[in-house]
Amino acid sequence: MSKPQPSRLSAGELEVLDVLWRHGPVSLSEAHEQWGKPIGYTTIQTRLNRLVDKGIVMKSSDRPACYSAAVSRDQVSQQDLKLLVDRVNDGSFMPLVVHLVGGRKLSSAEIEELKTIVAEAESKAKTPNKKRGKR
Amino acid sequence: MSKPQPSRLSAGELEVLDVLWRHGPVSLSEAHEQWGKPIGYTTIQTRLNRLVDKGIVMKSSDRPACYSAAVSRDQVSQQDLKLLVDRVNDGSFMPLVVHLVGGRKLSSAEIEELKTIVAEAESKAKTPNKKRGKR
DNA sequence: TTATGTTTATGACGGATGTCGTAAATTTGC
DNA sequence: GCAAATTTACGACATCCGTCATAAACATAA
Repeated sequence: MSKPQPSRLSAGELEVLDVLWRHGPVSLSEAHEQWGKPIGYTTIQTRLNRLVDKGIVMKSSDRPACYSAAVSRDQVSQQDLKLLVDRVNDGSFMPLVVHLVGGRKLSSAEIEELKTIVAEAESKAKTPNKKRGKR
Repeated sequence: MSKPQPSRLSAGELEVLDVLWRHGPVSLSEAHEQWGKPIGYTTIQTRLNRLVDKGIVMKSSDRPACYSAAVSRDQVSQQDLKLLVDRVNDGSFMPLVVHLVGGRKLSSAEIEELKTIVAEAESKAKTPNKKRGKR
């Protein structure tokens, strides 16, 4: 078996997930109500079903079936970020940090968090790798 | 006119751009040589042409035509990152910084850069936006 | 100028995704 | 029990992307 070229979710698929992430498990009709923009009822049905086939979304077996996300925002986020670093930035991540932090006004709480993160990274750098299994 | 739903480049399109980013402007045959993995000659031709139609790649008019990227790694990177923050992380970016910096061993140089970034963000936060002319 | 090698143009096909219309299956309200 | 409303299942079609085969154009060497 070869690696199935890990893929990202499309913008449309993300729209569906976003509804599920915001409004817990929902039925098709509820999803349609929560949609916001005008869109065909069966369009959402199709999108949802296809996501279910992919295992990205769960579908309950009861009668108005309920759909729920099978992956979290964080999971998708991490996966996408990794792909971004690897495929676009050729492995380097600092430019991304710069874009994320620079050009944005941070709250003092965020600044504090940032400092903590850096401090942690620093201590990890000072205390070299302990037992690292095969990688 | 509505907003054409800004889209991300596919993995395949990124592969093409990567060759162009690495090996300056190249002819189709050169691109094929630089490819690495086995792939049909005309497959690259098609990909390249489609990217040209989209304005993502430039094609010279001389006879062995030369192709070059019309967008930089940074541009694509920034755009993708923005989409990631907006569509997946619902606007919040700290989780991304955490993923980027945490779970990775940084060099002292990177730590230094990080500190600089944070310091800058901090000063920007302390000295609120004074009215400043356009730069 | 002709045979040969290179570069381009076209046309095809399959799978994934977005968009729906219809119709069948089920549930509800009388 | 039945008609109306709701929920599902299907099937269709368009566009985009990946993959290439063929063939037409063009350049080059003999």
